[in-house]
Amino acid sequence: MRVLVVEDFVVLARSLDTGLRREGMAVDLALDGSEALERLASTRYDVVVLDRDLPGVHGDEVCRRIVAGDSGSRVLMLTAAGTVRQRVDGLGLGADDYLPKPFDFDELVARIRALARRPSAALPPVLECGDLRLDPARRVAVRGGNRLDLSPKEFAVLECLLGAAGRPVSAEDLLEGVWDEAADPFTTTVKTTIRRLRVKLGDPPLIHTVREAGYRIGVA
Amino acid sequence: MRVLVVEDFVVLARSLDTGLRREGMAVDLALDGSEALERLASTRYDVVVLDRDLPGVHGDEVCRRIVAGDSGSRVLMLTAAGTVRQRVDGLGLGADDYLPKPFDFDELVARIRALARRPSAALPPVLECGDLRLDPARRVAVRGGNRLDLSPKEFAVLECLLGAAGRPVSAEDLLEGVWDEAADPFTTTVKTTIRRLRVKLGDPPLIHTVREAGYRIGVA
DNA sequence: CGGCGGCTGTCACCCCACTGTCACCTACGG
DNA sequence: CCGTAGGTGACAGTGGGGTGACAGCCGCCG
Repeated sequence: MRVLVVEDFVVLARSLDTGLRREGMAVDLALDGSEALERLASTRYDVVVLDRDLPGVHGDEVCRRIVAGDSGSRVLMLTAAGTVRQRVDGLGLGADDYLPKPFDFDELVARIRALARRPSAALPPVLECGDLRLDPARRVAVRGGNRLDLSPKEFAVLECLLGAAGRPVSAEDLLEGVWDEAADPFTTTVKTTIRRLRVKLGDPPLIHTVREAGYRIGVA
Repeated sequence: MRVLVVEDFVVLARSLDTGLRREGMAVDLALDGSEALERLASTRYDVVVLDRDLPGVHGDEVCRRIVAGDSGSRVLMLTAAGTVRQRVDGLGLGADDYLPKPFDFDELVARIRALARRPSAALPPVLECGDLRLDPARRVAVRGGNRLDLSPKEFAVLECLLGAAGRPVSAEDLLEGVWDEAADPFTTTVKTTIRRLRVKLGDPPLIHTVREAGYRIGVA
């Protein structure tokens, strides 16, 4: 199991290094954000243990890039002050788990193991079309390396379209699949959601209209 | 499994050729982009292994055309420098997978197999005639590598004609099949739709008139 | 508690692709 | 040479779909 530890506080970094090695993991160290990104570009890691407060490139940014880069690595965030609020923030960035400092070393090990056991979400790139990738499990959508900020409904609609793999999906199908069964057949909400999605997806357009048949996702 | 290898470096091309044949694949070679496009026009391949740096027509361009051509082939791009960024670029063109040189031959084989296993979204091209292909499920019509932009009625009429497999279809049949039953028997709309279809299909003509009997689709 | 901001859904409105009709032309067959 | 079937070009109405603005809802935060 390959683990990358990103931690600027040298004492803690070294102790994690030796501790995790003793647990049988292959550990690399990065002392700041840019070093972390370098290593990530050349090596595959199962888990990245990421301090949130980093000099230079901030931990949040590193996390964003890891998720966007689709390397398949799981991210475990370490943070100083551990309010629930921040925990949510961290997960919102695409981190897979979150551990407030100070933490118990055994707990860290347990969580790393748990993450590594997870069916590596990125191995089958889940759903993709052109440069758009979407991970339903993590609720993360990325286009061209940039994380998309989608609302729940938008995400669900996009998931439906991608699931159809190039076949057009009618407004009725979307209503049924995304909204609950009590769907007003005359609602215009699908139109609107599609429009908002198109704006967020940007250029070149990926969602195409098939008159009388619905919407189809595809590069051309 | 049919594989097309597009690679200008002859030594590598030959070695891929023999190696993949040994794995039980049917392999064709193309030494540059234009040769690749020629072969793709005449033969269906499950997977195209495509070197990105090609003399003449660049690999990116070939990739674009394959995707646009809707042949159902999967594309595996080979490239020299393999940063994450470029990987994204490659996928953005519609490639299905990406392998940086130098690569391990076994990995190449594994990836080709994985691609071929994917539910090739276009597996049943369903209806075709000459260089015209029409996929009712995806609502896509392609002629000679170019997507056709058909209106719903035009698409439906074409579907009817192709379904008849070369037998002539009368205007009455079309009225019944495409328009709903409340069809004015004296309408001239079929004539018009056929005309518009002919224009969009281009040359050589595929829709032929059988006097007193209707319209027939066929290469001759 | 009250204001704020994001998410949803509705509405009114616009636009143009699609469709059908008509008047006219052409081609073919007898 | 005529009659009829089919082809052509132009035109108008329609409705499917896009757009922008707005209002209710809710969670968050001061």
